[in-house]
Amino acid sequence: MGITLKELAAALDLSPTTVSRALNGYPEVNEATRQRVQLAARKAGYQPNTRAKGLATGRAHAIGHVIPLSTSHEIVNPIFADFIAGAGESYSRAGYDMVLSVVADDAEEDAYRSLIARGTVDGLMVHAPRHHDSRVALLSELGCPFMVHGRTSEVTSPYSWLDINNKRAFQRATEFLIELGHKRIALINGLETMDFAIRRRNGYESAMQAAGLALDPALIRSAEMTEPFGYRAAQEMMRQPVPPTAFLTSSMLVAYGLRRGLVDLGLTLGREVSVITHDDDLSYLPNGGDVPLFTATRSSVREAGRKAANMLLEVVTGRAAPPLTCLMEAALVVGSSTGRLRQ
Amino acid sequence: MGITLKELAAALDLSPTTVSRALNGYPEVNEATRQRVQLAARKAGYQPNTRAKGLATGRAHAIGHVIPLSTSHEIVNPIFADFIAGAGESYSRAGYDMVLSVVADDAEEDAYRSLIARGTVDGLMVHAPRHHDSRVALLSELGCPFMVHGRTSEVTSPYSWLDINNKRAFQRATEFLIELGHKRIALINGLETMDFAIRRRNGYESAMQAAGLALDPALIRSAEMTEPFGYRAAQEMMRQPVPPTAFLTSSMLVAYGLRRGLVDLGLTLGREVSVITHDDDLSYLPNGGDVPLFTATRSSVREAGRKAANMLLEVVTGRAAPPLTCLMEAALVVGSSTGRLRQ
DNA sequence: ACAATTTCTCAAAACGCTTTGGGCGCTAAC
DNA sequence: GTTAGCGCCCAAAGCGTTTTGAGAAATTGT
Repeated sequence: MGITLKELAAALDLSPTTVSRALNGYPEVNEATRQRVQLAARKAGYQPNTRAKGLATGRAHAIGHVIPLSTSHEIVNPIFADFIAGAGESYSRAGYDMVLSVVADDAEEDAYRSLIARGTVDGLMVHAPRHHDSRVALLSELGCPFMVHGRTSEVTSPYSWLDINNKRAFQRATEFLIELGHKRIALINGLETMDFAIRRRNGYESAMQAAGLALDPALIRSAEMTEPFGYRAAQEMMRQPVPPTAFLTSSMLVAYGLRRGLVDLGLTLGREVSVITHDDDLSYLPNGGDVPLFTATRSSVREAGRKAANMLLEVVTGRAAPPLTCLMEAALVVGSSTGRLRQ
Repeated sequence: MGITLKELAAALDLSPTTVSRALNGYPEVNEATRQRVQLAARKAGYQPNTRAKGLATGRAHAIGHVIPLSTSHEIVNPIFADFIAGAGESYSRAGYDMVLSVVADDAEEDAYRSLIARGTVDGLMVHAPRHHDSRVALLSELGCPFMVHGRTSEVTSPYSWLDINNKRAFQRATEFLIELGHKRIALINGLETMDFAIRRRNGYESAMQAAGLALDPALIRSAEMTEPFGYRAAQEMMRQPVPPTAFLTSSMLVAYGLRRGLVDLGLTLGREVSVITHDDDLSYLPNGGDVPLFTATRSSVREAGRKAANMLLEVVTGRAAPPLTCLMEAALVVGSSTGRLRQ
């Protein structure tokens, strides 16, 4: 708690009004006084009290992020750290605070209600939307500006979102494998309660069907995206009577596991078996160095965070009217984990 | 923004004073009226405005976390997500908000100053302390309650912290390897600007020296903890004239990379070469299933988050006087990545 | 039955800021 | 030389709470 506006004003022998105006760039104050005020403020380390300012202006200058923690499988989405980092950059630049609420998903709606009712935030970011997600309807009804990182289905009302083109990315990746001669392509997906996973599966299925290839349920698997899951998937699938010759997966971590499972079986990636992964470009999960290890559909989640936050700020400050949407395309980067099918 | 206290009072035909007291559990209000007020408040979905409450009480009911983003190598610490999740649990339980500030590390001090001066938070959590870290001195001087996740050296004044016994963990792990007959043990450490990395190195070195083993600089390496780093370390070290027979590393991700590097060279973990890793028990980086894959020094960072937050709340609410400290021991769990040295 | 308590309730001030609605002293205009 | 206009500044109200200091009503004591 530093110095107060009143104190600063007293020290300058000015009224609080004038000091406030001088600092907030209002025109009706003499340029000389403004300089004097600004200098004094800087020297005294004066920063306006957030709460008082918020009370007076009716705005919190803060954005809320609610991080759902699945009650059944308590996994924190690894995406989250980089997205937050990106969003945080945008908020600081704009002078906004970020308030985080980590809650079990059965208490999630209350968390949103509370954040809004208490006036703690001016806007909300919705993370990890499920395929059927009631949060969008709830927030629309509550009338608080919000932005979804991803999308959700079966929502009638328009809403703001930023998503990557998951379907297209996985469609292209599948086509790429098909062009290399692969016919039995496995999909090791994330949890299919999540919207992004459904879209990825759709992309995979369209490409397969367009190429006249059968969809074998034995080649599709979905679970929480971890390394051991990838390992098990590889091991089990390769022991099938007619094993896949290529894998498509949703995360670097799963790809690590796949690679280990395949290598354990004496297979070489890019030769006997191909792997394409989605790469969120997480700072702590680099896909090799300059030249990518895995062939991947890549899209920076950090950048997504930056963009989504900026869009939300546009809405919150009234510079743009919702709904704002942004569909980012993922790049298909070719690494050494894919190769032409060999008999 | 929901209903206001004044409105609620008017609807009940009571004064704001009485309503406030009824809701906050003050004794000087009739039990019958209290019931009436509470019911009405619940029905109207009344929640006190955070800012107004804060202004009146002089407390923000919020804790700040400043996440440093190294300007040189922009890696978000993967630890961070689970720690935040744990801390978040504690805060919600106590009715506190968490405000996050993601800043480049050259703007970090300003972030702390600002959070405090603007009265946005009642307390601060310090992440990822460096070996020499000016933040502790700064915060002590600013007089805001704070808690460090980890420790820092060469600080004269006492401060509150929660840390795991990094030195002891790595000492025990090294001893364990020595008992298995290993003499050439490599340390693949995190960045040694970080305090935890120094302590781990100390633990390793004490155990080596106590056993009369030479410290070979060629067997020690430190960098950002990623999978590719582990891979390179394994490959390069095993190509040395006298390669190590065991590895000790600071992170699951590095361990993944080590394993790949070693397996690529035709070595089997737990047979030709041993690996012990530190396992932060991150939800998305499980060390196998029920039976651990890697032998590891394990300590849940999620749990650390919960504890650290609770301790900070004790200080902030005045229930305890700083400094509060907590040293958690890591468990040494035995997996299949270690084995007796064979000639 | 009257004073002394105790119970319950309220009006008003305070928290630190922004914003509204003047007001004072100049200069420009007629 | 009055009026109008402008530039600069201020007092006071208001934001939604909590908290202080009192007061009315009900209860107790004698």
